[in-house]
Amino acid sequence: MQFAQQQSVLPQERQQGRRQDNFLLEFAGLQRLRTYRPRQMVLNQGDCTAHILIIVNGWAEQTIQLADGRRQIVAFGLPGDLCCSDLSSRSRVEQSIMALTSLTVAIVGKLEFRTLLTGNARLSRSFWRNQMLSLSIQRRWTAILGQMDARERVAHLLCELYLRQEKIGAAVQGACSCPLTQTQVAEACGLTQVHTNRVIQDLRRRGLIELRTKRLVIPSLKEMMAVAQFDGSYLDLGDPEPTLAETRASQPA
Amino acid sequence: MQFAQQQSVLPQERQQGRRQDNFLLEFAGLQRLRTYRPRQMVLNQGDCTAHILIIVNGWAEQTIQLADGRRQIVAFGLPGDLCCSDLSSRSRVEQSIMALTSLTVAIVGKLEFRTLLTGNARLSRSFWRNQMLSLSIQRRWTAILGQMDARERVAHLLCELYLRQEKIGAAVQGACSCPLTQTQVAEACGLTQVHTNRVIQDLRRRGLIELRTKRLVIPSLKEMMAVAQFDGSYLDLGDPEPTLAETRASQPA
DNA sequence: GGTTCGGCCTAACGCAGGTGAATGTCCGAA
DNA sequence: TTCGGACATTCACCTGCGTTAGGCCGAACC
Repeated sequence: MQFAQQQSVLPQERQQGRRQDNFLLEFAGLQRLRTYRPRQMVLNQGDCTAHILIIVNGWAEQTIQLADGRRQIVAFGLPGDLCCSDLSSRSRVEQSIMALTSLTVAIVGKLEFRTLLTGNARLSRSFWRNQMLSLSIQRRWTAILGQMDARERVAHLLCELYLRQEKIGAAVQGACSCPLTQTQVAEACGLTQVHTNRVIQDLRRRGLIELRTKRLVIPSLKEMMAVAQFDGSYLDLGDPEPTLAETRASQPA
Repeated sequence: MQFAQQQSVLPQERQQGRRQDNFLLEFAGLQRLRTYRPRQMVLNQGDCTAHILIIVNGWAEQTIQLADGRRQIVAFGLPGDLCCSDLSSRSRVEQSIMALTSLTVAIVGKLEFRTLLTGNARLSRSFWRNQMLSLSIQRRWTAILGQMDARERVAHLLCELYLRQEKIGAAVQGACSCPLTQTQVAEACGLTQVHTNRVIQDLRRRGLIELRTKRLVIPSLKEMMAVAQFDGSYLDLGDPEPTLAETRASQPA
């Protein structure tokens, strides 16, 4: 099995200003690119692939589907994020990946990427930092789904999406894009679409969010974070700028 | 903040036969070891540490605590597993780590470990494989907590713990150890202790499990896996034995 | 202009699982 | 031999959320 059929190979316009070092994104911009239309599948659960993906533009969702058909969104991919990042040469992907918006990804052969990593400390550092971040987010989501009620879950998701966008310079003044349908929010939060709707309306009534036409506004991030018991430290790992002495050794180079 | 106080530095007896290559465990056996008593804290959420931990013997739990006190177990550490594996030199740990049994861990400075990784392809491969496995398990748990009901969750947890032990040669003939209290099962599954008890009794009544005095028996793993909709592929990543050509390049070495 | 389809919203009803509390059992320490 | 603490068990009661089933709107397409 391979990637879903190709749409275009033209390098896309570059991302706008990023607030954090994300060398991965810079790197990706120079690779072979592929674009997908909204709702187009990128990879299916169970496929094998010899490539890793780096999202350059747009959003993707990663879902796990159970035998009986129930689906859970386990991760959202934003620009700079990795997909199927297991570097074993041909590994089975454990989740389906679908474009949520128009999506541009860089496709890099795993073998090739591994050799690049050995030669490029900065890339290597970016890559492993990214992996750690994924794990950290995933752990947090385990806690959220295990302990929080519906309102907290939805609020937490929206906070996270806002802050992740802020990090890549895609959020300003409490506003960011949010190309998710309520059904997708539900699938990410482990709720039904009906109940998600109730919760969103409740958040709106309390003046905590505005959410319409793919746009999310959070008037008071502080209040919102209180509702969600949001503690953003899980999004900011380790040393953003390693010391000079470390630049060589830093992540396994 | 540092590791909880030390108990003993004697190298412990080695693990018994392992079914899978786990070089990490071999490696760990040669490092500085530390042991903890059951219920002893190893690290607290929010601590900074310049060390990674490799579990040599015993079980640990990793929990995330919310601001209001609710706790969720986000991972169980078995022999060969890593804790606080973020290699950034001094990173904050996002979860508390506590010994569930008498526990022996290897403590390795991150800086030191990084240099070891660069020089040792086999260690490096083991390490990154382990990281990928953690992520894979965590993703799966996101799906479990988001989609499954109580019985499925508990059954899935028990299947996973059984198979993970089988992998390291700690399960035979459908029997393995399970040093968890019902409260801990509950904290891992996002349920209350009361309801977890109901579910366990139900599983017992159906003859799916025997569970008493820290011992778990699964008479028919097949039936159990059916109840849990268990698909073990998430526990077996990538190439167990990379080709010769790859041994050098394989994981970022 | 009608039809279809995706997305949002609403309402009535029922149940899985939470809550709170009491009781039982085992076991190690004094 | 008794005491206390950790765990398991059971009960009565309640509620957050799922389920089912609809209605409304706008966009895309004939």
